[in-house]
Amino acid sequence: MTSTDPGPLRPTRQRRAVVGVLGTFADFRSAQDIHELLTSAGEKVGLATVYRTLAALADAGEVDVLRNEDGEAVYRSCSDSHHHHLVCRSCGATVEVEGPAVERWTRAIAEQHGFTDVSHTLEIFGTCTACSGSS
Amino acid sequence: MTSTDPGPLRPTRQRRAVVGVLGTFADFRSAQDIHELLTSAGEKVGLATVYRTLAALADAGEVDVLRNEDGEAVYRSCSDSHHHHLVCRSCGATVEVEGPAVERWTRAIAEQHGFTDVSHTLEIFGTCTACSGSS
DNA sequence: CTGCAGTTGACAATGATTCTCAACTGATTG
DNA sequence: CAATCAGTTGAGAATCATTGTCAACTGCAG
Repeated sequence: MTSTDPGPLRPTRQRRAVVGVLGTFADFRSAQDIHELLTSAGEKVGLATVYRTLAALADAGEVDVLRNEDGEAVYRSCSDSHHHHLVCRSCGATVEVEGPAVERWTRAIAEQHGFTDVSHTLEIFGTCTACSGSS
Repeated sequence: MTSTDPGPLRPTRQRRAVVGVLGTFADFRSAQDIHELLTSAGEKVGLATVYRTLAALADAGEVDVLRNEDGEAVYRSCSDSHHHHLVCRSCGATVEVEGPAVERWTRAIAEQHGFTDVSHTLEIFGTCTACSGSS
């Protein structure tokens, strides 16, 4: 069940291309966006492959995935440590933040209720300085 | 923009029915599930109407909405104060939790980075006592 | 009772994500 | 280098949740 077998992951042209574009932006982009970036960069990669690759990377913990308000999955490469995001609702600018206290709190709350194998999702949304100016 | 006009909300049979079933379960259910519950309860309500009603209720803050792992929106009636959820990954049991400290922390972090109009999402997942026994 | 704005429902339309499956490719072996 | 084979890919079909369309309907005020 909890198979830790990552399986072979051949470094193909497509996979390298996806990892490549992931390094060119700092905010969250949808799989479709990433596919377009790839295409406009001259890299021919199928949409299905982009989805598969992104899923694999997310699985391997090399990219963060979260859902925007429409429920679409959006991706972004990330540092390998556990963290959360502060995202600008308007321009998408993202800041990675850490909160040891929150980590502790969630674990405590969960254990208090007898829950084990605890995990959590936490995202903060707001309007960044640059965007709060324009109406 | 920030129109506070709730608009008339006529208490129709359909709307009452939706609110009705929302009171019959304590975990999160998808719009489709709710529609089926309604149907099997003999209430004829169109799927589109269920979606519309749920959206309206969510908008009015009378129900909580969150996304399950597949990105589907799931709903549940809730208390009117701001809170978060501790959800059992296995059986779906839900506990509402509050964390003033977390609220303060997110606001502080956001302001520290110049973000305004801050909001956040926080859900805790785990395995409840009842479920952690079975393999 | 009448009229109208708010509602509804059946169904089409959208759109993201997944599935299918034959063709392809990279690493390995002889 | 050529054969081999499991892992990969891509084009397009298939899913499926959610939203849009629009004519018919329904509470409620007058």
